[in-house]
Amino acid sequence: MDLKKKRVTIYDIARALNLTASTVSRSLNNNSRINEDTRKLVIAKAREMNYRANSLASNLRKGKSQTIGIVVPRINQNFFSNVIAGIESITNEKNYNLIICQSNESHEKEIKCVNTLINQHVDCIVISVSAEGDDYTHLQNVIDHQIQLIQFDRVVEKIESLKVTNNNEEASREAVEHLIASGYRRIALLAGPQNLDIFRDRKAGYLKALRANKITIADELILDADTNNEHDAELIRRLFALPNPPDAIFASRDDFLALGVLEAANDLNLKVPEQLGICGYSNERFTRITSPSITTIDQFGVDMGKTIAQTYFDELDGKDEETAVATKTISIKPKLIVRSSTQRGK
Amino acid sequence: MDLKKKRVTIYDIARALNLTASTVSRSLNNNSRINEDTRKLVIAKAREMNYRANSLASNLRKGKSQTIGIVVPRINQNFFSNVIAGIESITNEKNYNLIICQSNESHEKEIKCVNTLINQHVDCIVISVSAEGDDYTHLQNVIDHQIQLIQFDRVVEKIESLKVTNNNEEASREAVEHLIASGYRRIALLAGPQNLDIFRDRKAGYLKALRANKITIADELILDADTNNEHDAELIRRLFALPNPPDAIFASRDDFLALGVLEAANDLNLKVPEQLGICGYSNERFTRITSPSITTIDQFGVDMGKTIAQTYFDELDGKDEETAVATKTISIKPKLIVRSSTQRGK
DNA sequence: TTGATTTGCGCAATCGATTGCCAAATAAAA
DNA sequence: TTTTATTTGGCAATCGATTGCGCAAATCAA
Repeated sequence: MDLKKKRVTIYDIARALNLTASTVSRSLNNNSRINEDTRKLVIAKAREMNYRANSLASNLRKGKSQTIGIVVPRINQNFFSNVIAGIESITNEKNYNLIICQSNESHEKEIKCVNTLINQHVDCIVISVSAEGDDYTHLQNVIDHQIQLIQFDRVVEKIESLKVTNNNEEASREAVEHLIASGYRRIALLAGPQNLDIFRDRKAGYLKALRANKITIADELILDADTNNEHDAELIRRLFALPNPPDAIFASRDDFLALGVLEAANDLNLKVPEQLGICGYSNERFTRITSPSITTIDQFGVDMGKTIAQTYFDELDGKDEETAVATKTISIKPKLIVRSSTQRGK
Repeated sequence: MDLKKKRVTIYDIARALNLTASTVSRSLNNNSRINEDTRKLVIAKAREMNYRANSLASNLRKGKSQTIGIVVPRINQNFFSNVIAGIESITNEKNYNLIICQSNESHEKEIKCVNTLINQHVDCIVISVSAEGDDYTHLQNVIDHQIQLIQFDRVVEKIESLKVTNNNEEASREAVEHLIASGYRRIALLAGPQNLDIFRDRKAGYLKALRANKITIADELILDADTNNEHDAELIRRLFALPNPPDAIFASRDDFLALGVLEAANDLNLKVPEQLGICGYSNERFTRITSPSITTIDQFGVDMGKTIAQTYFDELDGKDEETAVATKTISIKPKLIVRSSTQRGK
């Protein structure tokens, strides 16, 4: 009674047309060894029978899936969703599929995601690693399973792979130079977790700028935030509670942290930018419209995504030319966006 | 020379242990008819050989994939990413995978996404339809291919499926009632595209509230925005250019539109909320921190996601009990979040 | 000791599509 | 007319895992 209608397969089409599955398959794949009339017949029949290819079978046989897996900490962060959009714009026209996973900043979850993608036989894994953890055998596994690995933004240096990164140090240095040029002198740094390169680099840029301008580096003005923004408020409170509080805060982890600072400043009736300069990182959509608007750094997420996808396809095409391990690193220079939160007459 | 290392299969494990693939498969799947010692042996060997199951093969054979496909207009909208996070929190513990696609508000792209998911043999497709288009055969196709369809938020009435929706009309009515209670009388409505139920419902709620309070409905105060926010500015300009402009604007499409209104008001030196009340929709993260903060409506995205996933699993379990077409609709009541942008002493 | 169960594992078919090789049929060349 | 190419499409193996069936050994019951 409950006889499940089964999906139409190429065998059904073949039977209906008195052909073989081979011919049907070749027709649907535009194989040149098929008569144009036969092809048209097959295609028409396929449409008529509402045939859908079974990618599982096809990919199994072909040993690849025309699919790229993406693992990011959070898909709803502006930067990451921009990167995804960028990747998509390229893969779309190449008819590649995307499987998007989020690690929620959890190392465990990240490993699970990667394993799933390996099992799914994706052709390439694009990943920005989560903050926690320092065991990266899951990444090595990707390589060991002949899957192209592309790390971006947050990369693990010791894992050799294609890498697309931002020049965080340079961008950060530039931001701090700007703060100094605006007359701020006691510049605090709210840094991101230091087990990630990007946040170390941003700190390095900050230090470099201070040194270049012969400003004393005050340890109490440098605090590390974690990626979980639950503790942000506490850190901010600590800065303002200092006997000699900062006159500018560079929230180098991200704009949400900068927002927290802005709110805290409002609560304390501190005027921004007059009494406090604030600079964020990543140019979230809202930074343009807070009041005052927030100076931040744009990372060109969409462009980065495009670069990533393009790099993959380039590698794919030129695969045989260079047998050496592909371990190129492409660096992109982010751009400082100066807005009201740091613009005061010196 | 370039002999590709091939992935380890259950046959390789079987050979190494002098067993058959059946036994290996059964061991890895915790089949009861396997000796505990054998199982341990196999599992140890599998780990040693760094074996990874080939989901393609397994899913092909089993005819299902333990995978749920999600199609949303944009993954980086707060509401949608919350829903995804909600779904994920449930599917994660059930060891289901997620394939996330974004339609970019394009009907074409949406169809492509859905087709891909059908080909991938996902067990269930969760979708919030894009704004354009009124041909929904792709949704019917999902059903025809025995894939569980769950529509959420933006649903197509005439397609029978499980549906999880927000009570937009009620939420909208409540928001407008609040505006009226705050003393606003010339309340404009910036509505969303009217080919989508949710936006029609929101308009209905607006009208209902005005009628209930015997406020004349002024056609010139009701404008439809599209989902593409490029034209927002123009619409807003039109409202302010009216001979008798509004004293409140309900940006019922979303908070980004409300933000646009807030910016425009700033440009015109209109005081919010004194001279202009503003209410948005969807409780984007930034609404809490603009100045003034924006009154909006929270849609409980995470909860909705959980409900969606739970509904799927419930349906899966009780599948045989009810042979009738599953076409339940679950409605969730959004919540008005009153903030500064509408709080004036009457 | 004998018959009935249970346990443990192998055999072989199967899921749906792809593809190397082969064989007609037709066309072109000799 | 015979030989050689070319075109078109069928045959059957294959990708890797699952699973119904069957058989032998082990265990239990009597």
